[in-house]
Amino acid sequence: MRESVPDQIDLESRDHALPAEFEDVVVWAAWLYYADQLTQNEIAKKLNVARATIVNYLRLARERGIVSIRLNPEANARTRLSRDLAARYGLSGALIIPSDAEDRLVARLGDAGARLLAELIRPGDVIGVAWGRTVLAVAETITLAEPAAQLTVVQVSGSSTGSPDFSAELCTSIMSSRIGARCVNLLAPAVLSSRELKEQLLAEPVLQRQFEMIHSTNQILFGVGDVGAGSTVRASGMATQAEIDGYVTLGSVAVVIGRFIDAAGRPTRGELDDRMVGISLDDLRRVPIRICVAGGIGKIIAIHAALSGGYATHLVTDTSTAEALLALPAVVPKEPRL
Amino acid sequence: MRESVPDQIDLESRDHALPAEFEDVVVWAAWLYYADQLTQNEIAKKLNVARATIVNYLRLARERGIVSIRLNPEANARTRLSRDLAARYGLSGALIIPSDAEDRLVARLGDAGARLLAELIRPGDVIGVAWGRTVLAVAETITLAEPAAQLTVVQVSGSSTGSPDFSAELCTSIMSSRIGARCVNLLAPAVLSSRELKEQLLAEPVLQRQFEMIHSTNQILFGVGDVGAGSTVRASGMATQAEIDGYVTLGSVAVVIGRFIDAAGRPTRGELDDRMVGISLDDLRRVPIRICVAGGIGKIIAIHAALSGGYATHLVTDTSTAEALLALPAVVPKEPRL
DNA sequence: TAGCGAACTTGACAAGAGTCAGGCACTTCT
DNA sequence: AGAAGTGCCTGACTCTTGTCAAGTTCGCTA
Repeated sequence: MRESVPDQIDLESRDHALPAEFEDVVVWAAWLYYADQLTQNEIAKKLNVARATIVNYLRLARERGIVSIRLNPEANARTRLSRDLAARYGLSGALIIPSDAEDRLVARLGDAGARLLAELIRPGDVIGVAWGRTVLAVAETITLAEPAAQLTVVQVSGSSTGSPDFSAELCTSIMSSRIGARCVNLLAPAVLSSRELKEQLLAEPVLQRQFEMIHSTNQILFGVGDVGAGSTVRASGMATQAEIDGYVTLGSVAVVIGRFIDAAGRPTRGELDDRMVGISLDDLRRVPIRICVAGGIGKIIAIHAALSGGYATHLVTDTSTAEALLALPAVVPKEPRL
Repeated sequence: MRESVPDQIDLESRDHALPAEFEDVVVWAAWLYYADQLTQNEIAKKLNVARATIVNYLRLARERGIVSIRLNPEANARTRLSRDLAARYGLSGALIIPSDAEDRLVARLGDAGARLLAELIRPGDVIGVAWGRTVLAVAETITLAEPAAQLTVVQVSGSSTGSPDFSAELCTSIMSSRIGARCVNLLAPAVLSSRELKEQLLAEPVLQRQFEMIHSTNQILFGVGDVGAGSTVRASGMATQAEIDGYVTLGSVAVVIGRFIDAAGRPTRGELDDRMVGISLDDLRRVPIRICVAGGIGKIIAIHAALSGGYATHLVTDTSTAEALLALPAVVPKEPRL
């Protein structure tokens, strides 16, 4: 199961190996267009097809990663907003996309997050993936410039039953298939009915191994949820509305990987905590690279809380949100409410 | 110092002055165009400038590396020609660009070679650079997606006096400045007037250190010269026409980094050999990655010789040349002519 | 082997992008 | 202070590119 021939560029025909001859014209077209800067007309003449065909070839070339357009996150980090935000919250980097209508925001943040993650991935990485609409958007968009070897994607919190369209398993499986990674799913519900049951379950060898994997992640991708009406955590079916209300009463303003935090980013200890299965907030902070993707006016307080708690090393957001975050007053250190 | 009187209340003041602010708009424009796929018109409206300005921003963004368009060499390696050529000559990879008029060939090969080299460079690399028109074209085009750290560019053969437009020093200095590398030039002529002088010179501590550096290169970039009238080696002033004729009489068909080889790639031992300063063919073959950039009908025999001698691990050429190389009969192992 | 569907290609049209000369604002030189 | 210069922006023009419905080819099934 190992390659015997040394030294050969080995790109393996996975799935459906196209006739090499066909792949050729796409590569040629891409090369002539993007490297040699010929017009589509000139290429069409050269390859003896209609120009419209060249348009198709070029689209194919882009889809298949024969050409990839890379936006340098370092250049983005040089912008005023990004630098200010990174300084304010002690981030290693902030990727800030231009604001636009809120309806496309999740997809656009997903694209940006995917670009950032793709830059940061190295062969052998273990990538923790949380869940949520934004995390799913990242998974759906990500493409690696060159397939990195030996990647693993790990689900870092239990699954909830009620949200098939942005469930944890969906996020991990889409992500892993797109980047060619091994996928490790956490075979447990996000919240169990009793503390005893949770502890029994975590004692299972399968779960033990999965948690070992979770603790070895070197990158983690997550979103931030607010706790208002219609929020993701309420839609997810992870907990009942009443249980969530309980946390809100205790001061929770945000949810990070299923855990509730207050305005200063401190964990809110509530009734569910001992029954939750998933990475703890302390373990989260031990992951070297922690990419948080979130934006939108409704989430400003929540994102502020997550950043203040130091849960992220990298933030992906949009300009309006970034400006709002900078406009917020600094966190006043105060005692947790009793 | 700033604008005197704001004669109007400007919401979203677009004072276009500060460098940081200016860089911002270029980044925003690039992001909106390449990631969000807005049209230039939409971006122009959003940023409140004329569309023509967006065109300028986008060009700037490309020039500054805020966006970079990457052509995956692996996809190219999947093409039939490339695989056949790699198999035939035992190469690790062959990058084959579409053929076109010969006059632009050198520049286009340079571009392709630069893309390949950029993919292969890793932080800390020591890159040997030969000389010639093609090598210069590579140097002039190369851009690193992200500046790699601690690079060194080394001149691997002595300088010749007569060719200012593609001299060894020019190649190394352009290359090193473009990739942000330290530049080590070989402070010696390519050919000395006597063997004794050469040996004395090589004994100099300065030269000793430079040769140590040459022996530690892990990548080397070179072209292939033919020996006909008007060839690079004849134009370079490295040796007299008579001296070169001498080598041709001995069976030389090609020049690789200043060394003459026969049709099977074996070194042609001639009168100049003991007076040349530069990497030896045996040392060349010890470099792990050896990128040969060459193409054109006049060079087919020469390239065939270089490849047969095993001097390259990677070849960058064009389709016509590649086809011609494949059409050539296999090297018949024969004794060197006496 | 005729019929059917999927995948690919094509031509014509609409929309988008690149070019360039001229204008404006700010800087530098004398 | 005025002249000359520089850099950036703009509008109008032309060429280039994307779209789409209609055609074509090929392979598969009945």
